[in-house]
Amino acid sequence: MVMSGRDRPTLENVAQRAGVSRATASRVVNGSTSVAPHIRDKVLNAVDALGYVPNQAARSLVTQRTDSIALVASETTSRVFSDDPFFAAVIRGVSLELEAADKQLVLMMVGPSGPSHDRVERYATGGHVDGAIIFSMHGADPLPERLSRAGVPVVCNGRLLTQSQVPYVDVDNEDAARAAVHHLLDTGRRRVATIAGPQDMSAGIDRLKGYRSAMQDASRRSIVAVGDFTRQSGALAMSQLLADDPQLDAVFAASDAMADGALRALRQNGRRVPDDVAVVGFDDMEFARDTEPPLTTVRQPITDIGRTVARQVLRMAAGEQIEPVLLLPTELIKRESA
Amino acid sequence: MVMSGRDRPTLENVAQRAGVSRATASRVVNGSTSVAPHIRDKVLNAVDALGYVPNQAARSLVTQRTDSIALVASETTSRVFSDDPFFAAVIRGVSLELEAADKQLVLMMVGPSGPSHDRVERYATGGHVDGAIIFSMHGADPLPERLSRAGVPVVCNGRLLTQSQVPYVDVDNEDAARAAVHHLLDTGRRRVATIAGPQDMSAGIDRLKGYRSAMQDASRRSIVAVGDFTRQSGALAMSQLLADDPQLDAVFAASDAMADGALRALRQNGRRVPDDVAVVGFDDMEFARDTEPPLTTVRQPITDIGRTVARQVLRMAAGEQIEPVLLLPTELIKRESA
DNA sequence: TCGTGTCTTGAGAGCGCTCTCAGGCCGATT
DNA sequence: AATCGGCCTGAGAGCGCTCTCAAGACACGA
Repeated sequence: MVMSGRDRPTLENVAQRAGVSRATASRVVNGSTSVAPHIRDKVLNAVDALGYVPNQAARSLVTQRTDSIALVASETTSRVFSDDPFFAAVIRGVSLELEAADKQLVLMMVGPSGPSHDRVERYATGGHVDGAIIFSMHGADPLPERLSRAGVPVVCNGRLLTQSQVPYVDVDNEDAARAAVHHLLDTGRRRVATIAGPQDMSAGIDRLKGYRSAMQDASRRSIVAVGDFTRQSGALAMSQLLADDPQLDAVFAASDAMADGALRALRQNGRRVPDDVAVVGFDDMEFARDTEPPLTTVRQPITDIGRTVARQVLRMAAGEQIEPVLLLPTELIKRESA
Repeated sequence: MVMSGRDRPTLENVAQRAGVSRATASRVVNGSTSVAPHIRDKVLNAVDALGYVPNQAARSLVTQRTDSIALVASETTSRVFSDDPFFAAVIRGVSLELEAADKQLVLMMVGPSGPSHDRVERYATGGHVDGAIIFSMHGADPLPERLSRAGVPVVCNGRLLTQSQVPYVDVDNEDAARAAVHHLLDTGRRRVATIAGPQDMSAGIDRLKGYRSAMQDASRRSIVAVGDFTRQSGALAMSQLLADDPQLDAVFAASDAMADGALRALRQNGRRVPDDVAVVGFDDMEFARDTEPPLTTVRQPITDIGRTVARQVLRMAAGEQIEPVLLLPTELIKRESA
């Protein structure tokens, strides 16, 4: 057993050194206003001198709060561990917001199901965290609903595929996709294909829906291939599309990574971008500026999504009522690929 | 104040329902052997029936352990939030290992210095975690040493630039770089340049050192540009190198992302790879297979590094003596770019 | 002078758990 | 038959903190 930290000063020590009661010391440490200035100073000095840091466990025990929020990510999600920095950007936003609120971020990876799934559920419902953020869920994952039902404040990133009251933060994927496709049509493209995202995730489903609706509005036939948000799948899907319809003159990819893969496939098939085929991506990741040619894409504020989702769960944990759905704005960034 | 979880069953409730004392219930829950089988069963039934989950705060308070490990990452590190999935892969490894040990992962981002730096230090030394993993530190960061001195078990990913006893896990960057350069020289390349990583990080420094040493062994002059591990910096550095020495016929980039940027710059400058210029990267990220042409690169086992560093910190926290330096093997993956 | 109200401080209970220690039981040894 | 030793169980202290409640101090108006 490690003894390090065993001899950390307690509030009792601080109180003693400052010549006050433990209660008063506690008040100062927690920023209560009703403490005489000279006493407050004495306590603060003692805190400084002893290097006192409150024991979180003891505090949690009585306050019933843990000051930490779980961030649950599906380990198998391609976005999380592919060459897509989506994951990192979301975490960054969450982290920034939690830090500002002095909360801790407990990261939990969860496999497709099985033991780690239960583990997360037990942990979160076990009162170890004040709330949970769930992102990149696949299919009809029951976790959000279960946690929510167990009284844990939960906010998701992305619409749930189950009908459920769990609040979420997202962009309007359908609308954004529609805008992207309209841009292609407006610039004279006739045969617009799409490389859709995985159809067990709301982002994949809704972007495809937006594509379809825009195509329908323009009385055009849909040309669809499905990928999983990764570069490789994008390249593969692009090849399929070219085989299906060699005449296509535009493609909307549901992620920048897939768009990048598509660019490669197009190049290998001797198509020039944007001359022969226009390409629009989705995300506006950093590398979108550096593809050949630079990628026209739908920007979504990924870090902001992280911040917002964190803010919402904090509000929920504080007992506030929050908006069940919060959609952040997207923007079509026009570069050279379309 | 949220009341959720307020009425969670306590050990007392379990004990009562099972008709035993709290002490015995505790023994069962913690897997003590000296409990009669029929009593153990009664307790387990009660646990099940009530859905009992131990209160971590209460447990920590007495055991002085928190069962959680901090993962500290420098927020500004380009590797963490660029298009480089390095971050995600390390986290994945750490997460896998901690999960197996039933520990929690507390993620902390730290800015270049200032308040968030102090916050991490206070938090970690404040007994909130049983240990800390620090990775991607820049320059002579005092954090590892400080935490270590405060009695917190610390393991770093990557050699420290300060002289310090803090143990670390890494690959032999210098040696790996040397191998990469030797491969280029062995295949007949004469003018081998390098795109080095940031010179305030050990990975950047050591890989450059390896390059230099290999070049020296072959009595060749070094041709060096420095990047920051990102694609953009790689492209920029490549352009500089081409300007410096239009005759160069090979380049060793200290990361795959930079190598990818270099490939683009080479293409834009009309150089064929590998015919005119051979390119070797470092990391073997997933996308290295899909570059044009596929990238020859030094594979380092990133997820394994995460696992190992986690394992080490757990052993340290358990009071074991651990190896101060642990180097994992690398391997040169030959594809088409060199 | 006394009562009333306001504000600051201290005493102490108790959050849920672990762990020591002592007591009780039972079989084995003398 | 008496004693010993080993094993299991329960009682209870205490981890460090917050927060309620009451007491003390003081000012003010009656």
